[in-house]
Amino acid sequence: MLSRSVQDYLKTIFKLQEGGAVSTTEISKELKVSGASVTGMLKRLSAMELVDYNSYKGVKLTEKGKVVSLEIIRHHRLLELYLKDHLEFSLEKVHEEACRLEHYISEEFADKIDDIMGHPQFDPHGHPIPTKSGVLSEFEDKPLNEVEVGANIQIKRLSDTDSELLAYLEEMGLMPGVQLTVLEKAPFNGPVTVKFANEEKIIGNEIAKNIFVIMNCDEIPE
Amino acid sequence: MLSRSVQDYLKTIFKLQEGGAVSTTEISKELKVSGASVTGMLKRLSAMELVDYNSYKGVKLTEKGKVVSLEIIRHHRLLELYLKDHLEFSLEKVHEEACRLEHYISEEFADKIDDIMGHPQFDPHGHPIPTKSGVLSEFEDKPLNEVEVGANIQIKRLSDTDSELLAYLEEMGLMPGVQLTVLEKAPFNGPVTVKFANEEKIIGNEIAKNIFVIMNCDEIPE
DNA sequence: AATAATATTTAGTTTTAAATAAAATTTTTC
DNA sequence: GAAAAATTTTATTTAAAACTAAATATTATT
Repeated sequence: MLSRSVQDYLKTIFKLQEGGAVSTTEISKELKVSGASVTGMLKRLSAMELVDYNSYKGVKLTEKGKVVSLEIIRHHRLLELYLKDHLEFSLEKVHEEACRLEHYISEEFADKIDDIMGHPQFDPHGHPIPTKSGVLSEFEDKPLNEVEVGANIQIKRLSDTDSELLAYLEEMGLMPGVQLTVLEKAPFNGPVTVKFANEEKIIGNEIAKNIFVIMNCDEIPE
Repeated sequence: MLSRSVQDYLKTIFKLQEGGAVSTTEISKELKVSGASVTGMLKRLSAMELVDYNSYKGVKLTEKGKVVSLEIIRHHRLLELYLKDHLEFSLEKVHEEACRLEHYISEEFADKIDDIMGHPQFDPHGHPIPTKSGVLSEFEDKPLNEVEVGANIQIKRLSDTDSELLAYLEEMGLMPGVQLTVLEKAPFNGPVTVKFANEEKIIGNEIAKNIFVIMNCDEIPE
């Protein structure tokens, strides 16, 4: 079985690799380890044929590496939804628990909860859940602070790194699926004013950066 | 957090310590590691105040050690029942999955599944589940091969080490809760003949050793 | 009680995984 | 093309967990 560290490196590379090859420094910053440690791990991952690694040129996941990464991400997102909807975990606690358990549940465990939930497409933060065969549906979203005034939007997902922020957003009612209209945007990275549930709310720019939205539509896109 | 190895040593000591202090060799045989490795670990456990260890005299769990052990056993047994009854795992697969996950689920996770199941007292093999406060109900049972002829008995639990055997027993319908009458016992460790569901079945002595029974009673004892 | 057999501990290594700092090298930038 | 930044190499470090072989303690046997 792959170690937890190896799995975490793969997850990180997957997350960062949208813009082509991923550099040592990017990984180093994300995982908060030294560059030398990253180089060491990249060599190991390369020997396991999980990444294509060229010195000084960065890494990319191989097909095998992608499969493994998607499996971990699938575990994580299925767990988050299951913890929230079936075990009544609060939204701010699901991330930590899922981050730990994602490495240890069997494929069978993942499949069982997937069946029970009826093959859901999105986790509680609005992230798409890869299918068992490794298909990850994509959708276009952007942070709330980049949306133009007047737009009718829907919250698609929340950045899930800060659990305090999540708790705050939950309390405000700013959850995935909620419909908003952008009324005003103060200049120089000022706060964003939105209307929702017939109330006006003012959202600080730093917070708005963590709320990812899509243009309004009736159905959640695939 | 305690490592998986540490947790496994504690579980093993708990299991073996009914007859007083546990010897190095007993642990060594159970975990299939060298005696020297056991001594090394016992020193570490002792430094952590999880066991009382006296060279050459064996170990006992401290109160702290018992609390931790019972927590792990609680996780294991709650998981087994949950996997079986809520995630539809087959009986022979729950042990392996629970053995892995027991080390990684949070207390909150354990409490949630405990709540959902209504604070069950026994796992699918008939083993008692410790309460959150660490109370482990005891019951007297003995292996089927030691029961006298004519006894009306109930299967209390099955030894859970051999998953092939478990699958076989499940197929035979020999499950915890089933009522049996012992009709015959062949001498010299021969097979045991039992009546159950109005059929006679002959059970080999080696198999009978793994079926633990209690004298008949309407309710499962506490 | 002496000796043999067994159990246990000690001492010294080994393995593996993961990390590090400092020095060397390559790439990028100005 | 030199300086700055990024990356790799080299050589260590840490930690957990295991091992073998030798030494010692305990228990059993005669």
